[in-house]
Amino acid sequence: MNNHPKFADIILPLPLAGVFTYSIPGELQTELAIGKRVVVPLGSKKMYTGIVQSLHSNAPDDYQTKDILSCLDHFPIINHIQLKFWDWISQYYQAVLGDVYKAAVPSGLKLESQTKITLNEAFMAEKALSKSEDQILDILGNSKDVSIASLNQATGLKNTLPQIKSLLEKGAVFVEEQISSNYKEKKQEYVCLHSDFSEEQIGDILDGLKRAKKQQELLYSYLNLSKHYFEDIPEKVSSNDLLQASNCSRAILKSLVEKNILKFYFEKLDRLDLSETPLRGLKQLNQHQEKAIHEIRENFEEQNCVLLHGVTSSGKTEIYIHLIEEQIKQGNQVLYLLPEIALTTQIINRLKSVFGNKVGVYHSKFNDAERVEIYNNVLENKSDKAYQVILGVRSSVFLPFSKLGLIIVDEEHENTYKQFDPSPRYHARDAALYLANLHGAKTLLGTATPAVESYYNAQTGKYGLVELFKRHQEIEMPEIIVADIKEARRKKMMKSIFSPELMAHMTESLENKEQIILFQNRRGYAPYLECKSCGWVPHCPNCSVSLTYHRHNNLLVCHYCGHGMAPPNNCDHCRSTGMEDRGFGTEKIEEELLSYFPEARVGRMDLDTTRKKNAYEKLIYKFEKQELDILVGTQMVSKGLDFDHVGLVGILNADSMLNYPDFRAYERSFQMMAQVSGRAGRKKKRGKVLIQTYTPDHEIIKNVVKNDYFEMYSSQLSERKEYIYPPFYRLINISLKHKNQRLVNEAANYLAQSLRKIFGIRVFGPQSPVINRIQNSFIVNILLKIEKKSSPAKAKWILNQQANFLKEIEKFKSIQIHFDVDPM
DNA sequence: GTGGTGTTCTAA
DNA sequence: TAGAACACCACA
Repeated sequence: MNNHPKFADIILPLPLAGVFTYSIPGELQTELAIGKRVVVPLGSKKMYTGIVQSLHSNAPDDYQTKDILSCLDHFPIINHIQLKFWDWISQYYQAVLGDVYKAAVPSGLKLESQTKITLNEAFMAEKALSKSEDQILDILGNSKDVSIASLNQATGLKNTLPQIKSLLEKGAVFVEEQISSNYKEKKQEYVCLHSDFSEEQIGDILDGLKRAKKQQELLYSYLNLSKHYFEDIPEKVSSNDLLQASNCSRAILKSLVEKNILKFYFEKLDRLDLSETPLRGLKQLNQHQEKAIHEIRENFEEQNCVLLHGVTSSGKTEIYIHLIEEQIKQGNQVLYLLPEIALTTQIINRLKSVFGNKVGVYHSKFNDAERVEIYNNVLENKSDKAYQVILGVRSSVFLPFSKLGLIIVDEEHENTYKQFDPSPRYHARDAALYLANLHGAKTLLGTATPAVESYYNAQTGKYGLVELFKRHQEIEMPEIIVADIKEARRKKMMKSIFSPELMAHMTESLENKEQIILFQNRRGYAPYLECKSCGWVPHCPNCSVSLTYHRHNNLLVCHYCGHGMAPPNNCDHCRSTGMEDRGFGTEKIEEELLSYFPEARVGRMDLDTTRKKNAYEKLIYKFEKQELDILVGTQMVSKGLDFDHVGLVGILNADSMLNYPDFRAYERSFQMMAQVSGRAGRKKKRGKVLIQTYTPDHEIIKNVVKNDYFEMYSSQLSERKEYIYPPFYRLINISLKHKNQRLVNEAANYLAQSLRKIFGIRVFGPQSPVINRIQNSFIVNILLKIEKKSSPAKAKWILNQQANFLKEIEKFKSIQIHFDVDPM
């Protein structure tokens, strides 16, 4: 007997509660360790890559364990801090561990299982085989191993499993579960001289190529590019570069290789750009920044988290850079969180110019191979080529940091930090605070318009607070003009969606060669189509929303489930042919602009135009280089972008944000308008912001005009207190889902009632959300508001218990229930 | 019976 | 989550 652990608890990438216990075969006993990946069988044929969560020797008594098949790692790929972090996420946000694992690890590290079948060459049939069995053997005879999926395809049968099973029993074939990795290193092909020719020899070779002019040329280009006889170590020449420089085809290069004059070699290529950028040192901070950074340092002595409230263009990034520099010097890692990929473009350049290849970027537009590379880089944390600074979106909190010193959460008020679908529904800002805690690191939240919750935490001393109200480089705060579109409509002075004020300012800006940003929070062409005679509006067949018309592909699209259909020629109701588009999406605004300002160069930035990997960068680059005069966009344009030549910002419809039925609608409208306004302004001239609204007297609009964050904050705070909302209460949304509307309502009523018996008036609802049907399932919500000081863990425990009670009732057992902790 | 389809259960 | 098991129905 040895005292190696006999069993391992494994986290599987499935939405299942808990871990699964497997037995450890002898040969793996010394190899296994917590945090390593293992391959385990589940069910009759599936295999998964799981993570070892713990090792022990307690045999489970109610089931037979299966063996772990293999261990994939020499070193753990998940460290202890991460496992603790996963636990916290799973507890706090009520997600199963498997979901956390799926979210945390790039899928290239979670290998895929594929069953492969091989022919048994020695097999002799005793009895006649069936037709399809023969067919399968034929196919296997031709190729070495074939997956079941491709067998199905080749035979034209829907499912070859029964045949394979019978062939297996007869001993005709073998099944081999093969784990294949999706991740392949990218290799670059290089060219060099076949052997160390002396200068004389190379002269002879060139002479010998007299009759092959192209080959001679190519060799000359190679010698030029590599500087072979000029430098001690010749430069690396990739085949691509060589072919381009010499303007030759690959065939010519190949013939030189065949003549043993040149040869190919390969090198692993880091997908991530590690090229040295010229380092530009730190910029000198101005006195206000200097004061702020001093205060931040002071606050960090006592506090783990500091909120930096600095107006737009106050130079927060420069402060971050100075703080990052300090951490790097101490050999610590830094995580710099941004709300979305969009923002990385501008900031990455600034960070790279200071920290060069110590900066890594992590976001969802990277393909999986790139993500694996970053993950491994952070994991290995090799002193010479490690990314010490990671710039990333919310999922970067899951990277395998070992020595975090500082987390910066930029634009901390952004709601894109909250993940909604799929689970885990975590908030990256709040998760970052916990993560920092685990590492003993500090957290800096930065924004021009703090979330009410964060500012409250700062006011009550939970966070340190540092404020910075001076814009750098003498940029003045913009002038904000409110245009009353109700009045303009009445007087029939609107030009489509543009008020006379906006038209006038746009004309002026274009004449002055100043750029314009127009903001409309609605993508597509028209929010909906409407029948002129009866008012019928086409709706999504799966969800309870109207379909948005997209002109460029002439489709009606559902923005919830992605359902698309051709717009109907006739009204479904009255059969009349008068379908008309209503409202304005970014696409239509772009079109209207061109009719009013035919010379203007207009660009559009929304989900539809930035789907491709570099589309966003290209748009921003074009706008920066003033190749565009007007940029129309959704909220994407509001987020922390800095342009130097924007004279005018137009908010086309402020009311759509204000009227949104959510307790955060006012706060968010203020943040949005204040952020968009921040884009206006140039070095020497005061920028203008024009807000179009039906309600010019609205308090939030007034707050925006006065740029008065505090008034917005205090009025919101008292409202939150009165109507029991965060930051005074913690919210948990319980969402019930089912295809049958009657049933889901009944279940929700039942659950709400039983919750009321425990939580009393803290239970709200059940309530149907505005969009109460998504992908054919009806949704009902129950909202639980619990006091900040009471234990959230206990409340969640009771919630789970009650949800389980509900599921025990026969008719309710197919109801789907999920929790959203701190919903947005 | 049998084949097709939809629903529920279970995995270690 | 995916597959296996089951339940149900229509049809011969």
